[in-house]
Amino acid sequence: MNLFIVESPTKAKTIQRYLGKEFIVRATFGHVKDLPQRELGVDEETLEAKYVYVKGKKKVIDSLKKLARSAQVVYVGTDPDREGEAIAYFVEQEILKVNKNVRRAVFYEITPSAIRESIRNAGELNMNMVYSQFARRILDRLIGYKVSPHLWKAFRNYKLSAGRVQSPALRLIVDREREIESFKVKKYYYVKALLEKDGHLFEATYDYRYENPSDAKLLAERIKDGVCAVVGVKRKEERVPPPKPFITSTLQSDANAKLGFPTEKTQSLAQKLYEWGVITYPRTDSYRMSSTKAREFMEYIAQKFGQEYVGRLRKFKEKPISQGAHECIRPTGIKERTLSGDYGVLYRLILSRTLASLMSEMLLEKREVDVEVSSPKLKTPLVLKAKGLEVKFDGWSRAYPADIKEEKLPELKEGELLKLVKVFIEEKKTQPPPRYTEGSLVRTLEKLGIGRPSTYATIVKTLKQRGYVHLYRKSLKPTEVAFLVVDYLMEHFPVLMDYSFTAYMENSLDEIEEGKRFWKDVVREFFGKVMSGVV
DNA sequence: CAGTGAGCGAGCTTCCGCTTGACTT
Repeated sequence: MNLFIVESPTKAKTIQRYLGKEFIVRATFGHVKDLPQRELGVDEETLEAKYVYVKGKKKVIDSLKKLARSAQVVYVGTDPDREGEAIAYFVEQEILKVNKNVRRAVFYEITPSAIRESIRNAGELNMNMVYSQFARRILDRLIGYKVSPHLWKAFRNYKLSAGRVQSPALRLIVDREREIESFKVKKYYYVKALLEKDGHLFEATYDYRYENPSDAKLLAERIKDGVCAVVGVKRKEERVPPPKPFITSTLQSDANAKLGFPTEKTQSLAQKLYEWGVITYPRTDSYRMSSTKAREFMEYIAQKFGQEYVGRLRKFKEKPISQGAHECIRPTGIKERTLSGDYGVLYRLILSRTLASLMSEMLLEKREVDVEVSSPKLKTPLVLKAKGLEVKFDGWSRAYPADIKEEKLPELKEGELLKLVKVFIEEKKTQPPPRYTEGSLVRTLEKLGIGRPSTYATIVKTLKQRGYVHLYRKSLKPTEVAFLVVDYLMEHFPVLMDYSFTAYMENSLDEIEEGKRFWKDVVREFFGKVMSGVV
């Protein structure tokens, strides 16, 4: 009998099926050891750290040890990334007390052959990767636990907190709010004509932005009795590629925008769908899709929509950090599912996005028509522009809503005369930038490399819990405290507030993984940088 | 005698990232 250990119990069940009776497959349920919560747990001089059992994990480890005692070989098959390697390290430390025959198994997809392969090639832990996790973890602890007390003192508010992720996130929200506050709304005006051809009405616009309504009125007055003729027709075809399949950030963002789900709700629904075996792993930053599954979906597309709707499986550039075993978020199969309520709603969003990602391009026809107005009141004729946008082939938008608005124009030929129904002025206002929604914040964080798929939802939650933000008309509005805290941190800890801090740090963590740097040096360098701003 | 200041000790509380059940409402 052999023991095979993974992180997730759902994965454990699947792998158990693949490996059969010779193996017992069990899960760690994530991290098993971590720094203690109530104290710093790190010696600031030596960077010696104290690791304790994560709440409830003593039991897990004990039962793994019990199974390990009577196992031939113990394989630690946690995720092939920085955090997974650290989990493997702590699990191995414990297992070694009862069984010396421990090996690290690494696999990048969950298929019978990949798992068998990982067992054949099982070897040693990658200690450099473990060290880079130590650096990441300890830096986050030092920053969080050393900076937060400054806020307690400064504001006599013991709920406040600061951190590598939450503080730049809060800055995004506060910066945006300031932009909105200082935004001056300006009105501007367009002169437009309503034209008619064979009973079809359409609009044409004079392409000049008037600051002053009386100037616009003046022009409108001059052309209102004019004669209109088509002087130019430009046609352009445009192809709109299908969207990428979902990853955590885009799922949260789209579910927020299209279904109105808060990020936390989306994550918990998706987690359940995953546990039921309905969708793939819901915490991922990879767009990868198994080619076997893609083929299965494409057959379904052909059958449901027709062959002309079938696109192709594309490869997308992955972020260097996304090295995990996980695919994109997609249904595990195309069996008809009857899922009730919000589970069904979210599932159908995921299904349709997955299908769309494998479908053909949308084909648009854009038309730009120049309409010349001549009038005795004008020195030279004036050209108005009418813009048309028509969907020639709907492609992927059959499955997933596209953000495209059609503008139909009648058939128009050069030289044709048009009836001028009326001339009018359209008043517009400059728009302040929008507040972040939960979804757009998550997408921005992802783009900046701040936070991880497993934490996006909790980042939003933390900001709310600390009293930094609240939901106002589905957007994140910062509180008075948030402004004060951001200003304080900008003044005293500017490095922490730099949006690229995480990226710089990530770079050095990579160097630890490559064996180029000693992890403690990296911790000292970055912690030093953060704290050096203190007055 | 009332108000002030120094000194001491208790108690407040925090990070990010990996995973779900075990709770309560």
